[in-house]
Amino acid sequence: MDKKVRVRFAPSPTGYMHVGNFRTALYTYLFAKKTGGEFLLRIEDTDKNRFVENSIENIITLLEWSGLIYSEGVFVNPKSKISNSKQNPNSEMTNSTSYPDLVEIGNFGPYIQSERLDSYKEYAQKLIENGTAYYCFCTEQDLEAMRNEQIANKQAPMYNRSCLKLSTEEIQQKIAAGEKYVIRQKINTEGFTKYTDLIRGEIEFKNELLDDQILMKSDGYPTYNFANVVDDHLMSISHVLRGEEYVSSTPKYIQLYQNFGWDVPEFAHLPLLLNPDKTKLSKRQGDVAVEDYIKKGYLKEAIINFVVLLGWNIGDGSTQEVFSLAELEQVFDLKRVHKAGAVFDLKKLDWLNAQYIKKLSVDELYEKSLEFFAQKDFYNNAAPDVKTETYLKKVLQIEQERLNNLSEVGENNQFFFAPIAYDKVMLNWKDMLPEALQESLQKSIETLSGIAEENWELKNIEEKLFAVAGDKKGDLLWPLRVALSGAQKSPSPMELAWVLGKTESLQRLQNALER
RNA sequence: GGCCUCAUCGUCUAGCGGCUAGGACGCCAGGUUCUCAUCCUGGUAACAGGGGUUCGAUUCCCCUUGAGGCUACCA
Repeated sequence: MDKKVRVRFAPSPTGYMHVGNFRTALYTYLFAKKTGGEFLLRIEDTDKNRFVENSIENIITLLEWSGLIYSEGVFVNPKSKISNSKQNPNSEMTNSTSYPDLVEIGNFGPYIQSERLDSYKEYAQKLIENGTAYYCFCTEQDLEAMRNEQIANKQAPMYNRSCLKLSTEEIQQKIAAGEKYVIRQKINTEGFTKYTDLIRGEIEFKNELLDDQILMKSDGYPTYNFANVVDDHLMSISHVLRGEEYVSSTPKYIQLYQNFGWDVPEFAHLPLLLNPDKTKLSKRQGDVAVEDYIKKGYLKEAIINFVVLLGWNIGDGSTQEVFSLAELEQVFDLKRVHKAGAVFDLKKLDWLNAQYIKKLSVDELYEKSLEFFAQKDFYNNAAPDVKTETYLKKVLQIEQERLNNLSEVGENNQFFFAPIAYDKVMLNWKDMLPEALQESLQKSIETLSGIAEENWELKNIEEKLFAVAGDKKGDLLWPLRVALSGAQKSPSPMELAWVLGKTESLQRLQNALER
């Protein structure tokens, strides 16, 4: 009964990937997966002023990184230097005419709006011909004056349709004279426009309150409002998933579909992401770009898991909260998406990230951590023998359960990478008498010396040390731990000794003893 | 201002007329072979307010309040 599900993610190339945008992409992708539909990427670059260099490539790279695979639309050209992708090479590719590093795949292209300008002109013309759109020659100054007057008179600011009165001759004259113009939608002001939102239910608007919005700008580019409708129809989009901010312009889009005689797609308006103070999530109150969180060392699994929970839950009495992308593809349901906005609260992201870090193998953790080590001074200044793969993996093994994000690697355990100073810390060694302290350190040295290099394993070290420690473990372990770390807080002395190795451990103990 | 939308612990949420209002994060306390972390156990904390409907409302309806969105030649 229903036609095939085809959904799209349609970002504008204005810079970074906003987390709210990313969530829209995620939900759209999951919806497609769950329903066996198609997911495609379209680029909405109709605002030349807001265009940011390389943002299309960033969007594509980010989608690929996150695993939100689309089968159709815009891709990075595999031949280009910046390509790091392995996209399906089957269907025929078309080089993008305006972006040398991009390529388009699919039967509904082009998928970049700036390459579809002729099409918008053609369809705008059709509306003019059937009387549901008209030329408008008002200047921005005209419009502003009009708006100010309306506001002063406590009227709702709306276009006053003065250009609707123009005769065909007048219009032709003006165009011939080279006057700038836009094309406006002629709203049907009778009655109501109603639609059923998949998330919000029935929503109704009084048509007389709708403005004659601009369809084609004077620079020949379409507005979002127009390009979106034309493309969604031409690309056979079945469901439109987008942010809540579009709820109130949807009736205008519906009239557009009707004016063309096209089927109206289903709409689902997603709740907004909020700042802690409940205003719309903004840059001013923290990081909003997915890239920022990647840089901070959050894993994609955690980001996806966190973001999907902001406005959706599995329901069915289940309390499951940790989901892989693959799982989500099975269980996601638009019906379980919330209506209310959700505060973007990082505490839970930290927790989720820690969960996913714990699941990593040491090898994986090592691979992912290298770039973060490379950003640390304490690491870059360290001796070569503490930068080896073997050594770093030991460090990471100990740190794994203490990490909230990867950018913290080594941060709290810098004593693994540099010699330590004892002065202050020594004084803080509990209330032990100097003699007892000496004795403890001696005992540690003896014990550790007794372990052969080839038996320098964590289990062994623990066994030996515990055996010697007896009842009052603290008396032995506390001084040992501080001697090895120079810190009040650290991993256990056994772990420290294991990572540092026999030679270095004994050296540090010796130093502590002699100071 | 007008129109639209939304409203359960601090946060994310379960609930779809009858529950001691459940879970997760955070926070607090205790435990787990020294500190930290992990892990385990326990605890703290919510139905915005007022009217209805009903034998009975967190749940349905209305109003108020609050929050958000739109009201651009931005999306």
